[in-house]
Amino acid sequence: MKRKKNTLATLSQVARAAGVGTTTVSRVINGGDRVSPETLAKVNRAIESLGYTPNHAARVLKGDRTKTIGLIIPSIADPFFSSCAEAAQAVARANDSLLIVVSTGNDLKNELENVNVLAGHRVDGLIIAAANSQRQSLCRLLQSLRMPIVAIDRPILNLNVPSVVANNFLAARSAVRHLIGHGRKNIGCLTGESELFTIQERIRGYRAATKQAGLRCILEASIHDYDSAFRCIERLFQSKYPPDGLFTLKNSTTIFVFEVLQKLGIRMPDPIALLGFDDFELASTVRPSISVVRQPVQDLGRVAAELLFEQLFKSEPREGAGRQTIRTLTLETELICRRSCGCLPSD
Amino acid sequence: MKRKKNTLATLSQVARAAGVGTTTVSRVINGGDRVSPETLAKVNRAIESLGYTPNHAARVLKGDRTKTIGLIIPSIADPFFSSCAEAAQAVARANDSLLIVVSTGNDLKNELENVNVLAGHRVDGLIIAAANSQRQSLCRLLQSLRMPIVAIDRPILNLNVPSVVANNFLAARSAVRHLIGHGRKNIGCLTGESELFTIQERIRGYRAATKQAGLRCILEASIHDYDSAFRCIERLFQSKYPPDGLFTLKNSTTIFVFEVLQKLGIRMPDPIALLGFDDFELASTVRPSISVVRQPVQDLGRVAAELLFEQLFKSEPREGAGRQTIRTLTLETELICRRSCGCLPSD
DNA sequence: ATGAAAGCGCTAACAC
DNA sequence: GTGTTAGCGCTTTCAT
Repeated sequence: MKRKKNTLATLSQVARAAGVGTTTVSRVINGGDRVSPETLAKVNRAIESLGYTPNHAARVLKGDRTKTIGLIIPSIADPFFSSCAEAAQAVARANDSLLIVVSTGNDLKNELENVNVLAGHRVDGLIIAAANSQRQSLCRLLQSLRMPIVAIDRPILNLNVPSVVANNFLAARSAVRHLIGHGRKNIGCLTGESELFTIQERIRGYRAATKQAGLRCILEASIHDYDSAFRCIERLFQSKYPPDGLFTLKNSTTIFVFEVLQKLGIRMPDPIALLGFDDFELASTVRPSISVVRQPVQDLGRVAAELLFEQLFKSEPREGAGRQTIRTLTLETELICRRSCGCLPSD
Repeated sequence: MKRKKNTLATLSQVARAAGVGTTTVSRVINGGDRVSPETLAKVNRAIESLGYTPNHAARVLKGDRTKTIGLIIPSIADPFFSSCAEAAQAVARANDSLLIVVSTGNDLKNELENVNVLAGHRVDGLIIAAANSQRQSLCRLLQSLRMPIVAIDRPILNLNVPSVVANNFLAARSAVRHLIGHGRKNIGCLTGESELFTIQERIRGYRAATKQAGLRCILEASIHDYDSAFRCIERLFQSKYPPDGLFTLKNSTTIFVFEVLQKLGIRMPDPIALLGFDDFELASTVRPSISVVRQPVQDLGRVAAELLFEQLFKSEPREGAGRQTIRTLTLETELICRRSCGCLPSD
């Protein structure tokens, strides 16, 4: 009676119950090769009646794959990342693996801690959207893991890992060009947190487009809520060159700006054309419907996971292979034209 | 040179490097009690230089808690469940545990499989929003796990597990009463998938309110997309008693119905008052803004996790305790009045 | 076709 | 304070 109570059945209990050796049971739960039909039946019966499930930890301890991969993202509740996670999980499942998702709140300390937790679980590989992807501490830690890593949405520049990102630069540039094509001469670019790689790329795209067209660059990066959006837009409209077009670099900004414009009674697309980065469910439902740049969100998650498993599978014979060139997969975006940019008749 | 290449450092390697025994290292990584300062420093140096992280699997194998809990939900990408997950993860972290989220797509087979996967990982406990919470197969499986389980959003009626749910019945009843208070005499109730526990409760609430007020019961449960919503609303308006109020039981239905009403040029709140179940980010942004019943989404996840850990902590001395009465925590909802129901001036 | 036994990395008695 | 050692549940040679 020294047995820990409350504990699930073990392989050797199954073996005893079935009157066979542990090896045989092991064979059965691993496909049942080299086992006679009768033995197989016996063992299966024992497994069934004891409600046996192999202990993953013990298998892991034997040193093979853990069949577990980690995904580190800023937030699970963020639709962008949760969609990525869902897609990645599907790929993991298809590869007989479990995806463990952890969120960091864009905080470096959490990030390091989470990496360590996943390392402790000996995940086979890691997908990461790093809060600040350039931190030395993070890079060193990731490097020391010696496991396949894929960066998603935000490349890790000073580390030799492949990344999967949307083509933020091109997307932004062509979005702004689109507004220019609608005859806009004073296009403002609005956003929050401008430290993020993605946002910076979009800003770069905005700059490229306006510069090439010889337009003023009106950049406001301080929009964190409705109030800051309100103040910002008020200010813009009182300035010497009030905007006739607005390019918002992220979902929440788009929404805040839209709300403010509505509140102020400023109509879209005239006098203001609005174009947002990132699509969202109700962009087509609001009036006017909002034109957006759509990222291939699901694809980001899927491709990142696929890339990871690819590395995983070929990582065995890696001694011989020369240092792989770093791959960055850039996924193309899509411009969804609705009413707020002036493409569709204004209802 | 028999060492598996590519493998992370082990405790005994650290011990050797530091010139101490394994116990000492173990003590250090578990808080460093009963270790002299010098030894501690030595060991920590060794840990640092080897980039050592304790192998979780080995710890688990020793038989204690895995410090891991599972969350089974229909979809990670669904904002409702991802918010629950985020909140639950915070609680898990606070209890020094890892939350593993898996999604089932509301499919029983996936569900069973996922339960088995988590069982294999020997999670300490489980939070589950079951696709069909009444399935025998699921109940049997869960029962056989012998671990603390908490149901979320959808109670598991024929199993002795506590559940955390919003008060769907009361919420729906008072929502409908609210419409009645606005003078509505013909209130339609629209939804998709009516098998879900939550939806059924909401229907019950709708029935109770209309019955008590002596109103007709107009129930349409076949709205799965824009088109079905369109057909349904067209039909309702051609009927003998066209509705003057609409109560939509889930997010997507609310949105489809809103889109259709807009398309048909039917204004809100007159001639049609609209009230939806579940809040969403843009409900306040669309015109007219949509009145909704708001569930305490975060709380659901948080409370469920808290309840689970509570069970976990008191589960040791459980031989003596009589069979605990099943607890169902019912969280109250909130009616958010915007314009679509007629509460605010119609702008 | 089947089993005995070693060992994966760690913790917890139990010695010293 | 510190080290020795016996397992935890499983896979995997190596015999039979």
